[in-house]
Amino acid sequence: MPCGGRRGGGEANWHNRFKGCGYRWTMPRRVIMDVLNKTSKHLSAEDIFLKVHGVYENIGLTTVYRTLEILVEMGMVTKCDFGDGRARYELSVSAEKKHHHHLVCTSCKRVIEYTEFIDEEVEFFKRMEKGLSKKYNFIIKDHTLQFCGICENCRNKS
Amino acid sequence: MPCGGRRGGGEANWHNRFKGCGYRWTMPRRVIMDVLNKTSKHLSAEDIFLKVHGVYENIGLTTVYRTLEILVEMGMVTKCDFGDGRARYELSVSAEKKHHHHLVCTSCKRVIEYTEFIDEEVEFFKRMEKGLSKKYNFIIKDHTLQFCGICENCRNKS
DNA sequence: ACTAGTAATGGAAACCATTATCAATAACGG
DNA sequence: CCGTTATTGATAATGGTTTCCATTACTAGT
Repeated sequence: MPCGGRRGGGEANWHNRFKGCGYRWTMPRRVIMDVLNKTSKHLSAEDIFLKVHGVYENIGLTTVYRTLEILVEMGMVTKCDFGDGRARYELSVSAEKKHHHHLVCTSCKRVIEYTEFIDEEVEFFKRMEKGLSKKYNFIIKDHTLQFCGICENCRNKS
Repeated sequence: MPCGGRRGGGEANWHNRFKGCGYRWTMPRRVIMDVLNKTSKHLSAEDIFLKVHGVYENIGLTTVYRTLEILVEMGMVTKCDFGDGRARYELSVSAEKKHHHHLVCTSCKRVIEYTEFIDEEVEFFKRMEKGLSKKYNFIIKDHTLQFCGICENCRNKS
């Protein structure tokens, strides 16, 4: 995250974040942000590409990838790997989205978001990050936690 | 993990794990297990392929991938994604390997293993898993925790 | 041991998400 | 409004991982 700035949604603020990092606020970027903000799903680059097309006809898949890369670098988007061979993206912070983690079914690839234990967890991780950061002289920017296993549906099938 | 069985290293035990899951205990699998057991690094499929060649000439990359897939499914190997575009593998349990997690440098992709806070963490996760498992009727088999950021070297460079 | 049945193997080709290339275009400060 | 320069998008290339399929080698039953 090479640049700070206030967090939160809203187009004006996104604009500022981009500008603050030396990036231009272009139509494709605007539309991509809008798509990300309007969904609560974990979209792949292609998902986003397709959704964006409904709003703005002439946009390339390449631009989607490039914009996502920037967003991840700025810390505005989280890139996830659920083991289905493609990366998935979600807005890190949005009006409706709390800090959460994932349960991933290794059989059907379904993803469940949960927010249980989050308060305890945040406190625990804060402590960990402090300790690790000091010991390894490492600047911690983010963490990933996910549980994998078998979901209800798949369990009942077999 | 479709099959249980006693954990721990040793060729006899690996043999039993394979047999117990209905798999044959073949030369390529034996050599791959040996390579995994002798390293403490996070090897890519190609790394393993190359190392295996030193011991057993005629082995295909395909076989390496297939064996790793089985090992992951059996829970004997952990597949990691450190964001460098290829999967990395490590034995989940070995004589020298403790339960641990990773710090990943997003700049140089270096990976630091740490075991700090593990006791607290194991206890915390056990509680979480119990709660989540019950609420979502989800069989939790494994978890992934990793912190990403900037390592000491990369911080000093810029 | 021998043999049939079946899993496992490996080389080559296919797959497919992601990146690089590059000429055309659009944002933005002055 | 203009010139500079980042951004864009179509296409081609990349490269890790899978699929295919004929051959090989375990394994259980005799």
